[in-house]
Amino acid sequence: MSQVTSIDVARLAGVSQATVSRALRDIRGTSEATRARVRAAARELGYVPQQSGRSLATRLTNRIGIVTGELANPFYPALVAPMVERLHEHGYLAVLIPDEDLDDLDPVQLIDGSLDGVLLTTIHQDSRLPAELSRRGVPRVLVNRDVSLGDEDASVADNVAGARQVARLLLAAGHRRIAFLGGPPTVRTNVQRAEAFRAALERHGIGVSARLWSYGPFDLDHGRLAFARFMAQDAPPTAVFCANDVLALGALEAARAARLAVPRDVTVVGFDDIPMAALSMIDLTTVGCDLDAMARSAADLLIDRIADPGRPARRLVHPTRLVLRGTHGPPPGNPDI
Amino acid sequence: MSQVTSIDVARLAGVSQATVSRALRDIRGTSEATRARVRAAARELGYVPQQSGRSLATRLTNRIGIVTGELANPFYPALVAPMVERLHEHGYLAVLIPDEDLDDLDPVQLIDGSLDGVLLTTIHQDSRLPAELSRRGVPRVLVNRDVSLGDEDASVADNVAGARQVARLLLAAGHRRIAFLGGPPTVRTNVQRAEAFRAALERHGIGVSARLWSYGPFDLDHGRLAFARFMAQDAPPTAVFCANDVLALGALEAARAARLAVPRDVTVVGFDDIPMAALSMIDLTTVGCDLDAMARSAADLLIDRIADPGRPARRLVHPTRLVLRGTHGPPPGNPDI
DNA sequence: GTGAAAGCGCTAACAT
DNA sequence: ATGTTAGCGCTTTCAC
Repeated sequence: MSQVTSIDVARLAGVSQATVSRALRDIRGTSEATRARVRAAARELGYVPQQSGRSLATRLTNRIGIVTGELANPFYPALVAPMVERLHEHGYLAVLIPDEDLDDLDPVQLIDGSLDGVLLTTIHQDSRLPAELSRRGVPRVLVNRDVSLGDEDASVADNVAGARQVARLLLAAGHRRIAFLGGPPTVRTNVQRAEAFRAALERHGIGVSARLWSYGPFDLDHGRLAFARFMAQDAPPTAVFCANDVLALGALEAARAARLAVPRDVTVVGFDDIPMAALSMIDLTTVGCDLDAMARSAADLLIDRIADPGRPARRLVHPTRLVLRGTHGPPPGNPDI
Repeated sequence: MSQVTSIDVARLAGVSQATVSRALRDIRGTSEATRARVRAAARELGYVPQQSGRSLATRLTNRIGIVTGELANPFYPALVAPMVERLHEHGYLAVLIPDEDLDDLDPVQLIDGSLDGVLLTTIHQDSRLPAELSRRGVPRVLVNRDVSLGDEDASVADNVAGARQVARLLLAAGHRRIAFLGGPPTVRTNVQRAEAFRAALERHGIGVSARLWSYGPFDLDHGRLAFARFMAQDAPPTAVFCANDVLALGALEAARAARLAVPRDVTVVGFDDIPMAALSMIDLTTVGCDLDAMARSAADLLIDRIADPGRPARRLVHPTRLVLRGTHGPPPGNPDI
């Protein structure tokens, strides 16, 4: 229980406590001889410097917060895993801050000095969190989700380009009745994908009916429900573009439940290319945006920001590409392409 | 930058620093009047107590470490998500300690006093970590993976019962050439499943050929490779029991690649019932062991242990049940049942 | 190169 | 009910 402290080590090594602190950090101003003696004493006592003492003195914690949605939603592990790994490579430990994604997160845990910085993956368009963190001087990076005001470090996908690619794909395949199965209307990532998609369709003279347009949570259930609602209409869509892969998974579930064959009866396209999408049992056609790179570069951005709090904000927009797999095809009864 | 401290609040409220500390924690021995004054001052200054100061004084951090494997492996999010949630409900934040799963983890981060306790999900049979943590007085709970020595808190599945249930299922369906696609031989969870399965088969006079028995990492690739190896043999198995669902996923992948229909050509059964297994596109027959309950009760066990370091160790063994989905059936050319 | 001493921001024991 | 004081274990001036 009674932890070994640097004082105990000092006593055993016959030096002062300050010297122990210096020697163990290989700091200039300690002779090799004492360093060896101190190290030996530390090893003998099984001494490990206590983080709380160190943090209080240095104001550094080597901890970085990741504000994340439910890890049960497979999108988040896909994003969080590479971040954790990258942070670890840089000597940081990740602290998970669960966010229910509804109203604004209580920022106390982010500003109590227990974190050197924060990665934000659940920001809504109207969130006051970035401003609050800014006031407090907490280094932060927005990941995947963006905000409209542009002076925040961010690592996001090129949502507009991705949505356009999907529009082109579907139109080229001959689809005309196309649905959009979207995420929350307050999430900028979703809005960007939605608006770019709508604009691309309208540019080709395809009107979008409100009945083929759904906003809701980024989860399986909304995917299932909205898809079922689409397909139950008099003129069901021949293709459904889902604002992310989790929604698409829900759509595929619902299709199977309704005995609809994909892509023969209906085309389903996702966005993100989460690892699951590549499983041959799922084989989802989607927009790839290299989540790994997005996550890693977000971590790098934050580490950079911590080192240089004054530098101008940087926003990394990662390119997207169509990942053509097995859930897209021509509309039923229109077997061209 | 220059953080607001309790001294600033004290000055503004016209009380001593200690009173601020007390008032803000609603501790007995502060009048409602001063409490109000202090709260007002704190709010005005935007004061948030600093965790490092608090930790140093109380030796409490409200942080719990979760030693976890790659979150890219879908088993871990299934385990980690409910833990994080449960910990959060109890006022703890989760710190992720990535473990490469190879040799023993460097314990420094677990014993530097920055964690009130640790949840261990990657323990190997011969790991010295539990003993080390024990010496240091670090509260800990083993999750999913067990060790042979029995004086550790643990929350695990009933691996023996689960493996037996699978053996019964396969034998009853008429399978005789059965393969076991296992995890690492140093992981007790895997060994228990393997040994119980082997024993159950032998009890029914089914010998197990070494060529139908594979140990390897708990990942998709091993699932794919081992399954392909099994099926390439002269007398391929008619059923493959995978020691966990991720391996089974790999097996299903390999089956599809080899144009083998499941379960018509070969039966595949998993273990764990991770959420993905329930997707209708995957529809994996598996052994369910309520990962949520396992994870949550592990968190509870740890919180309990922290409150009462002296109590005897408790091991929770969670019951298993067969989850019959779509990947099992009779052996090919033997259409009974 | 090393020691003495101060201080990081909080809690807690002890007065009053 | 509140103020005073002494730490918690480290890092970091500042002397020598």
